[in-house]
Amino acid sequence: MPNTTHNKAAFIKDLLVWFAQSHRPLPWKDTQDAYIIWLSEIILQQTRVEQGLPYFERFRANYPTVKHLADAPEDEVMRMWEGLGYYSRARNLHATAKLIAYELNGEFPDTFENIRALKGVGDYTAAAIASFAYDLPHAVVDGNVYRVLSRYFGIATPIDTTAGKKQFRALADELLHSKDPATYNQAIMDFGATHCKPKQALCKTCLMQKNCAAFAKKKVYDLPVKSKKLKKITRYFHYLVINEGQDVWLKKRGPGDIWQNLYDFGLIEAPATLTTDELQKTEGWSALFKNTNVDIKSISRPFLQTLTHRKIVAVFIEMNIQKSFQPPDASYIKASRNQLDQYAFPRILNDYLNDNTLELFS
DNA sequence: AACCCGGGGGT
DNA sequence: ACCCCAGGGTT
Repeated sequence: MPNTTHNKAAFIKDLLVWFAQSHRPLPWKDTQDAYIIWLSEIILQQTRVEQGLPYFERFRANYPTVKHLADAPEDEVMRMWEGLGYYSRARNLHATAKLIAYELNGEFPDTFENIRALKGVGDYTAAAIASFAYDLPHAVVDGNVYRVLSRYFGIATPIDTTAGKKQFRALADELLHSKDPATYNQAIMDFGATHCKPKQALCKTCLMQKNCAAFAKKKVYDLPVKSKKLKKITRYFHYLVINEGQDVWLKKRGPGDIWQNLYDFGLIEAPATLTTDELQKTEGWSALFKNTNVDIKSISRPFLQTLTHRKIVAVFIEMNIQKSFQPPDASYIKASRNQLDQYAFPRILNDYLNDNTLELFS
């Protein structure tokens, strides 16, 4: 690794100059309310600012204090999070709000260690809250920081390894402007997000260009380095849309799989898409409809959803049932078909429910 | 260390 | 089709 001692002071100086001229106003930057800062940081995990912004405004308006959030019903919180993804964030947010409101006397933790101990708060989020809410000297290391530092200092260590994380963490700690850690943290993330972008980096107009190792070696788009590639597995879902008069049976999803605490329908998963004949021979089918007569109305086209490391293929089998359905466990609930907006669904269910070419629940 | 957890937007 | 996003948790 090249000796970068000289460049470190220039990096900090130029970064703060850039920030003073070019930072973007964000609605969670006008406060030092730790609750509001925490809320914004959880929403922004693996989420673009533009995507998270309306969710932030909605949460802040509905839950202006941590107690409002703590006292909200879980289904309501999940519904407000619907569509944002990574739903463990919403579950941890709600659990942590209860903890703060009722175990910590409504007072948000004010040390790095105590913030870091909260559910859903890792190294990045703890450093962000500690610096933004309390001016504590902790450097953030997020995707922006990896990109900016790897390029400027020409570091090709893969960022998704233990050694890489350690190296970038150490550099970030060295660079932290301890007099004003909040401004420094905000500056490096803003710079990465709007100037030193993954693609179409604005090198041409960059005042850091003169000292940027990647620019000098024409390696801007080779950094940062990631070593791991993920494999995508396809899963085949067969959703059983069980209608009983004006009601339809929903199922609350449990732990150990995607979409925990969201709602869907009775589900039979198979290694491939099955015909209705094949479906009725599965164990899942007989377990669900032991002594019940089922009248299959129709089977939908395949709906597709791509997740980070899964591809979901789902077909929806609409059926009427004569006698009352006997659910095998308490995760099944009967819901009125015109009150489905009370439930948070995965995107692929909303795609199905909102497909006007289908005749649902006829 | 490897894997899991979403959905949107850009290229 | 692939990458990235103000990452964190579990095994």
